[in-house]
Amino acid sequence: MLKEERQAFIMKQINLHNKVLSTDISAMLSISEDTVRRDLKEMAEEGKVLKVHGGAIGRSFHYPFDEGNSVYAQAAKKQIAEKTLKLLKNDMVILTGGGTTMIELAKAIPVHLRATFFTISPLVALQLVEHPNLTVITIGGQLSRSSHIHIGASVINQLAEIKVDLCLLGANGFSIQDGMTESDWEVVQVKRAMLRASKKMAILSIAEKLNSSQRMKVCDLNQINYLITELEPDNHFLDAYQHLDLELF
Amino acid sequence: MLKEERQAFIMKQINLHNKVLSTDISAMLSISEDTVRRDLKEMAEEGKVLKVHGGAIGRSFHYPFDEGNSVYAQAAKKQIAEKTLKLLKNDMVILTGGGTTMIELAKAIPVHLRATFFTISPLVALQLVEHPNLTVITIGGQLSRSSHIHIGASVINQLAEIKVDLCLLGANGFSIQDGMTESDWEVVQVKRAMLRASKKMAILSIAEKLNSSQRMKVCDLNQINYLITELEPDNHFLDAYQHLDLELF
DNA sequence: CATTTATTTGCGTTTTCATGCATGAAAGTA
DNA sequence: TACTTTCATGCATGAAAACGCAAATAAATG
Repeated sequence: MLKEERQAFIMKQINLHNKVLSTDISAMLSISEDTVRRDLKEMAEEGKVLKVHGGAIGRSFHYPFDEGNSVYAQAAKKQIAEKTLKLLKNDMVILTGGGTTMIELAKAIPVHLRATFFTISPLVALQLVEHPNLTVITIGGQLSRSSHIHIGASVINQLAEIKVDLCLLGANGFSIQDGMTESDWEVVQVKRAMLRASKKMAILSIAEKLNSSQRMKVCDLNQINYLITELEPDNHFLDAYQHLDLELF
Repeated sequence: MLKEERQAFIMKQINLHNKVLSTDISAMLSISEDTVRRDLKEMAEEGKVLKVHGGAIGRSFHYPFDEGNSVYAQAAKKQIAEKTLKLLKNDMVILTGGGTTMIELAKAIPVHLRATFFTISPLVALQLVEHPNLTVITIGGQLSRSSHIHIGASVINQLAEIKVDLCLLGANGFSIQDGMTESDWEVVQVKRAMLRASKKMAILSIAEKLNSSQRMKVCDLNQINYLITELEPDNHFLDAYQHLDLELF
């Protein structure tokens, strides 16, 4: 068997599965692992594949972190932000959580919107305050190292004293069975308090997070009024959410 | 399963949920926790994640700030920050204002310092929370567009309920005749409340601001315990402040 | 065609790597 | 403080890689 044939075969496997194991190729083509390794080495030197211990992975195999410092799935989050704008009206009082999606929303808000924003996220607050017609109020408290939002009893207390028109939250886990879920107990408490402080609740989440669950429950889906993803509302991926008592965007 | 696959999986989980537990990954992929821990360690060393006890968190939105941006008189402010460190002891409770000098201080704090920081500045809070041994509490309220600190009645109320060891403030105007002065009425109120909430008061100011006055008075100089500038304490420029009841740094 | 030369392949050996387990230390929690 | 969970470390084991060498194959040359 010719070398080029072999390498073409390997390439095909990589394109198909994004990776190959040296042992598998060896078995499939009945050649020694050495030969496979030599092939992979050659292909790696030509930049066709990325050799790793045990085999190789395709060059197209993008690590989720290859984007460096940029935000994961930022395009989708920008889309979500755009859709969310439809919910925002002048003179509304709005409460927001934190997270990268919310930051994108804060950036996307049109300059002419006149509204009051409460937020538990210092980053969102700083982004919002760049808009001339917004009143921005930070709900202060202990700043969580992991999520960069304010948590703790004082946050709960402050939230108990307000009632806003709309609450915008990112989701950590979101599924039909378990409702909205979180991995951090403190965050659960805060989100529940936010829920109580709001007339309407909107969840902003990339579709990838749907149908995933975390350890602790925040609320049932029937407490959610709007679900905003980057997908079209009639996308089949969202079928399971269609018949629920929530509006899809 | 290839190591790279595993790490990509972990990274994806972190991107989606901002946080992973070693035990969860171990269960999901049916591998030992040791392997997960080694992966996380490796990824942490490459700067892809931030390792915490029990798992890891994402690093996606740490430092959205001016890295290398032009801060006026930054060198001087760094000097001031360094000097201020002498005042900070373990287990202190400290209250800080905002401003670029305070940001420099927040950056300069040594990692081993264990203390509680209250702050009215979201930017300072975000900077402080990067330090593993600090508890950071934001005094929330309306976010001022011009100064990026929290102002208003709620801030005053919250400040009335605490008593801290040391208050660190930047100065707007500072002179023998007029004491500490400010140009913004709201900020004056907040600073006064901060004064009341603190046992000791330190002013951080570049020498350039000394001997200047603003329209509104915050307090007399005798209420100030420490004055920290980039100059040596025996610099002749500071002569006028030598005989006062405040310590120069 | 025969012979030389270069390339490729397989095999055995030695190194390196990946992984899990055991132990004691460290950190977090009640 | 005592208790539990998590971490770090060394070690053992098995898998994979690198290396050298020799056989096999292909290519080149007279």
